[in-house]
Amino acid sequence: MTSRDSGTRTRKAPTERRQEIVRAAALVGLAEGLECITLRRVADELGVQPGLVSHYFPAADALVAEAFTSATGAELDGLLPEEPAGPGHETPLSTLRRFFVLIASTEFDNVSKLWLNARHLSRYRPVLRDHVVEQELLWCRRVETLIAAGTGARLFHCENPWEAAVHILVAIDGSSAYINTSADARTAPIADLARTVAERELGLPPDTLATP
Amino acid sequence: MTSRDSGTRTRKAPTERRQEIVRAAALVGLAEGLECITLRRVADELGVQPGLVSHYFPAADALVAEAFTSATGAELDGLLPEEPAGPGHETPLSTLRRFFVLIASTEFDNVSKLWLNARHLSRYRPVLRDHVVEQELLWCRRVETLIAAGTGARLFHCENPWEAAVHILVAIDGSSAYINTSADARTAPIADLARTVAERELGLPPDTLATP
DNA sequence: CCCGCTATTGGTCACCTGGCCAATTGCTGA
DNA sequence: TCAGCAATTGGCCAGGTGACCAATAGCGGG
Repeated sequence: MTSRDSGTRTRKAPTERRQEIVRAAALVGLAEGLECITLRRVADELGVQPGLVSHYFPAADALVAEAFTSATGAELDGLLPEEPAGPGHETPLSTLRRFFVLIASTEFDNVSKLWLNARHLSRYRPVLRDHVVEQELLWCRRVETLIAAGTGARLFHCENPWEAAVHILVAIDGSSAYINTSADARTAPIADLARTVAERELGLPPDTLATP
Repeated sequence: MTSRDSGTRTRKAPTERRQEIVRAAALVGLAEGLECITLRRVADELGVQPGLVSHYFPAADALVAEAFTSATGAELDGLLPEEPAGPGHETPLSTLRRFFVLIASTEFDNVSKLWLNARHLSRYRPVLRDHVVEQELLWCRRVETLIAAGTGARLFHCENPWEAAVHILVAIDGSSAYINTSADARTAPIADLARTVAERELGLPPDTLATP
């Protein structure tokens, strides 16, 4: 409910408050869109005055950009953990399988919308643009690393992991481009497109990466 | 210069004036983005009062939607003419080659931006959404028809023209998703991706659809 | 313990948007 | 020709935005 707490003025450590603001902005951006990240909206979310947000982010552009990075960064860590580090044995194949399961779930819809949102808004906001480019490279590198690991372990074959990663991400981004406009006639042929592309790029038999 | 013509009040036939407004709006949307299509902006473009635009389009949403349809419709006719009808002999193969040449040129960049723009904005504007869905289906059907024609003429082979059309368009839309955020490291692997996908979908040898 | 630094308030400002409307003026059909 | 209708004007409004700033109040260091 984001209680109003009218009158109570709580003072927090700058770094903590700043992080709090970015997080709130990221949630707004993820749920309602990046253009809904306004000083007043974020302030309301935190039960705080707009001037405070303005104090930490003199230019609203910077807040939008940081919110985007925060949201997509967290999402990427959930999809493809940097350190396999998991307790159970995790192979690049199983990681890849989980990846495609996750991006196919409806939970990923908001993330698709966010990417679409950010890529368009980058046309007008240079600061956001830089963050988007950075995240695009980050996602791509993460996929590339995974492919390289799988290739090294002879789990599949791939001449050029970077190129394969780019191709897979194009398939994903292409498929999710219709997230706001999906027409029934197109959904079927698109459903497993990204996974299929991945299997071809990695020389895997069809459905190898499908959910078991 | 869009001269002001202050004072001169020219009265035009409603349908003509309406078309004029949509065209001006389409140009603004194509060049600067759909969110720049405002009553005042379009009115300025025509050297006319905002109230006039407001008169023909009581809701600004409708103008934006029609402007989008106008722009993409004209573009599609330029890329894939409905009637081959050309003077010289035009085969589905040559039409396809020209298509990939055109969408690879920088002239197509604004169209890519427009699609990205519209797909995002559809999240908030139902009227625009309907128009975008309609145009997506239109583009897809046009490609499907071309594939069916080529298959019928034994120029190439394709089990399911609709599915192939969808896949090709996903490749195109995926590639152009980065139009506002392109990073050098990604451009190379993406350059000919859509064309390559098309060649595979149609069972054509590599580079068959490349520019001669 | 209390003083000073600064996080936070609460308001103002100019700007832009879409929607609205009465008045005016140009065209057209009778 | 001329009356009437509709196209067009030119202004208004409320609501939302980012940016800015003086005053206040909480907290940590002396």
